[in-house]
Amino acid sequence: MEDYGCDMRGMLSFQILWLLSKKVMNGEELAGEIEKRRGEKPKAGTIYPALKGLSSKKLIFGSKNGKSVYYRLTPSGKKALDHAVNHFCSSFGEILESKTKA
Amino acid sequence: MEDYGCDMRGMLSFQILWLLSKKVMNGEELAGEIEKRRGEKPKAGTIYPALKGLSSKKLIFGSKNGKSVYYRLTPSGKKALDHAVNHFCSSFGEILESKTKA
DNA sequence: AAATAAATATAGGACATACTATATATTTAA
DNA sequence: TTAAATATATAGTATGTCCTATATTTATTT
Repeated sequence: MEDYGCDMRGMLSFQILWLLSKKVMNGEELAGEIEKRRGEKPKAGTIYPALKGLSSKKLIFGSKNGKSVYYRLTPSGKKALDHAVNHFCSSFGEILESKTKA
Repeated sequence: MEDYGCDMRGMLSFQILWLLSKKVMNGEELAGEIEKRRGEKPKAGTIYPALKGLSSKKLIFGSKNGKSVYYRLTPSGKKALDHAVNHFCSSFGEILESKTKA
């Protein structure tokens, strides 16, 4: 991981939920979408345990198709995402706004 | 901590740097500003180790005044924050945008 | 002066997010 | 059919962020 001085880890499961709310995807596609945004692609040992955790909480549901597992949000995953987006925006919204204005 | 389904921890040191870029503050004041945004106030065992870590990396500098330690960003702290803000916005900017539009 | 309050400090624990490395299943190419 | 590529899975390690609990320091109050 690149060094930003402060630790920029976190919010992986949140970002996965958000991405799956836009499109049904498998783990590889999700990793690619995260790479577009973060600049670095999460490794297999990062993304698959996260997907497993979200599955076991029933926030996402995976269907195997060939060698891939395609994930979609469950209804409770959609609810959790809404709640989390609200929290995220009240926590960090001003930082994103300050950048937009600059 | 409240449960959001997905884990919403993270970015504490980043948020501390951002808050200190706006105003010189002590640990208690920082915890109060974080509470305004996140809804929950980080406990002493959370905030002080984070401040210690940022100090040991020379990203912030603390001056003791009575019972308080007032922290400010160092020049390398300002640089680290700029870099981190860019990364944060490219990682999560669209999430805030989607909320603003809704 | 003694008790209380405010601010900081640190030990010890849990967990998500990172990594590397290894392994397995399935598909595609040689 | 064998080899390579793709996608997933899991073990093991490290670190930041969370907590509770305890302790210390300094200022204020009685």
